[in-house]
Amino acid sequence: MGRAPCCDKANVKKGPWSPEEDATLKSYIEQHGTGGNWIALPQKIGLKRCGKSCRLRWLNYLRPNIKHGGFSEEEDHIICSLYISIGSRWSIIAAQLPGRTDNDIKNYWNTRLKKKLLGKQRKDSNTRRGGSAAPPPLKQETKNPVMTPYNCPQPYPIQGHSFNDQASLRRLLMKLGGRFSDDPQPTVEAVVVPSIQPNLIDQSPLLLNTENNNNIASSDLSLLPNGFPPEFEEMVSYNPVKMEGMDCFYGSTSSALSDVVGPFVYPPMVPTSLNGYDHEQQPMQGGYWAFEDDQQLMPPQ
DNA sequence: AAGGAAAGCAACCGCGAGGGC
DNA sequence: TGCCCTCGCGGTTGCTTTCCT
Repeated sequence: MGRAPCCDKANVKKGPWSPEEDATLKSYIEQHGTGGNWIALPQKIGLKRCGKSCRLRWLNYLRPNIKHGGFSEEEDHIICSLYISIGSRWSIIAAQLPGRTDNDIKNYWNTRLKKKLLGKQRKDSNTRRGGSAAPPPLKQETKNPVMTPYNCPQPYPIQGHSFNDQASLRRLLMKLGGRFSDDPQPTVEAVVVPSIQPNLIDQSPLLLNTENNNNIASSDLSLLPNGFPPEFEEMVSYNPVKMEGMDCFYGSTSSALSDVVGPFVYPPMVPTSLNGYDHEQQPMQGGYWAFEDDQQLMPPQ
């Protein structure tokens, strides 16, 4: 037996809202509020709509002070930073952007920002609808596109916080209800473990600015809490290095992500001593080790 | 100019969480 | 304690608009 439907599907209207419906819903809520019951609301005001649909329409469109489109660079940075740290938890991300809805941010990420970060943007989308100054059109993307790193200046101040360090980001996100894969919690979150692409190893030889050739200390690193977003995997090149005697991979990316997370190390195996991980010689299950201070490293030549 | 492809976005759907009884 | 109901979230769909050939 399936779940009972939230409304009588046969008697509700679907599809785009008419101006009349918008006006009815808006004026009622402005005068009376939602009454704490979205399911009963449409019947109360004579709308042939599902309560969930009314709620969505109000939250995403009719509510006062809603902004549509025109995302600023700063908003891009905030979305980018938060997505990398907590993933697709759009409501938490939206809570940091006044006037933005989770749906708007989700659409913006999926249709534009992700491509922008990946350097795959084919055209200036701001001019796509209603714009005027048309940029020179880009050629169709090739199989191996030349990446255009997105200019992502640091730090990313959000309501008085600087997200230039992982600790402050973590504190704010926990305050907002965020969780991390290394927090004690009853459920185990999905783990993002990359498949090392052998053809990428040995490309872009590295110059590590350390005394011991290609040797990295764990104290140089901090944990990236939520793993590395899989959609950026194709942008990452891995190079073999040693961390405390263990074989690891140094990762770097040519995308805008490099501005956000910097270079990082992916250890297939980690010792018990690192940051209290209880994974003695077990595969890494929590994320990646990012450099606290990427000045310690020279970029790939 | 026209038709197909791609992009953008509003809206829908199903599920999990949480509160009330 | 368990069931029911509503809310809120994130993924997905499908329509519209714009671009490209």
